[in-house]
Amino acid sequence: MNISQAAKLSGLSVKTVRYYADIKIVEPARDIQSGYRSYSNDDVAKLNFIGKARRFNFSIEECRELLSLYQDKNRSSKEVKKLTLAKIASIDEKLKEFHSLRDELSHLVNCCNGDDRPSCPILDELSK
Amino acid sequence: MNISQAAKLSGLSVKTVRYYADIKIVEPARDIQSGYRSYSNDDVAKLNFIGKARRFNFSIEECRELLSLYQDKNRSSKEVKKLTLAKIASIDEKLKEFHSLRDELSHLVNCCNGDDRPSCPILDELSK
DNA sequence: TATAAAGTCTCCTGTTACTGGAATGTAAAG
DNA sequence: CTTTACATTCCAGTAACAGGAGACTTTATA
Repeated sequence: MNISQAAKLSGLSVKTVRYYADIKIVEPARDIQSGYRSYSNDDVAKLNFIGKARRFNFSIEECRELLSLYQDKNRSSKEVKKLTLAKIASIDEKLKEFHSLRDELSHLVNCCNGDDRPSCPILDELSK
Repeated sequence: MNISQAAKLSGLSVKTVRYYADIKIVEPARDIQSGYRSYSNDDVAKLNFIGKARRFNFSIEECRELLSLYQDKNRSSKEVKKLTLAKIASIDEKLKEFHSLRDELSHLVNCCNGDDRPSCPILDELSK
C-alpha cells in the first residue's frame, strides 16, 4: 500500500511515516515504476508498535530497541522489563520536578492579589 | 564585568549568557577596545531573574514578557498572575499525562515476569 | 484522450534552548 | 616576550518531527 494508507492505518501522519523511513526504523519496499514507498502489513504493524511506544514516552532510540526485542523470538522478558522500569523511573523524576514546580507556583499565585496595583510577590520572588 | 563573571554571579553558563545576548533578552554594553561584552549589576539581575523563571519552567518568550512586566513600574499584578496561572495549568496537564503514563507502564511491568523466557505482556501490549 | 486534481517524491528550513567545537583575537601573568 | 586564560564569531548538532517548494506520477473527470 502507499504511504497515506499506511499512515492512516497506523494513526501517524504521512510526514512522520516518511521520517521513520528516513531514519531507517521502518523501511518500506519501493515501487520500481514510480519510486513510491510501498508498505506491507508488517510495516504497518511496526508503525503501530512505534506509535504506541512513543505515546508511552519512549524515545525513538528506545523504540528501536524495543522493536528489535519484539522481533527477536528468543529475547527474555527481563530485558524489556528493564527498559520499562528505567522509563518509569525517568517519568517519576519528571513527576517530582513538576509537582514541586506546581507547588511553588501556586504558592506564589496565592500570595498575589492579582489586582491593578503593581505590587507583585511573583515578580518579587523571581528577582530575589 | 566580563561574561564569565556575570555567568558565575547568575549561576548560568557562559554559553547561555552569550546566547541570551544573541537573542536580545539581556544585551550588555561592549568594551570598545576589546569588543568584549561588559555586564552591569543590572544585567546580572536580569540574568538571575531569567534563570529563576526558566527553573519555574517559563519559556524564553514568557521570560521576555515577565521581564518587561518586571521592569514596568506601572504594571498590574493581574497580568503576572494570569501568566503564572496559565503556566500552572500547563504543568497540570503534563502532570496528568505523566501520571496516566506511569500508571499504565507500571501496570504492564507488574504483569511481566521479567525472566529469561520470551513471553512478555509489555511487548504484547505495544503490538496490539 | 487531454487535462486537472490528488498523491508522492526529495530537499531545505524552522522549531526550543541551548551545547560543543574550531579558528581567531585580546588580556593578564610569569 | 611568551604562555596561558579568556574572549569573540560562526557553524553544527540535539529530538522528533512539521511546513513548504518544485518536480514527478497516478487517478479522476470532461
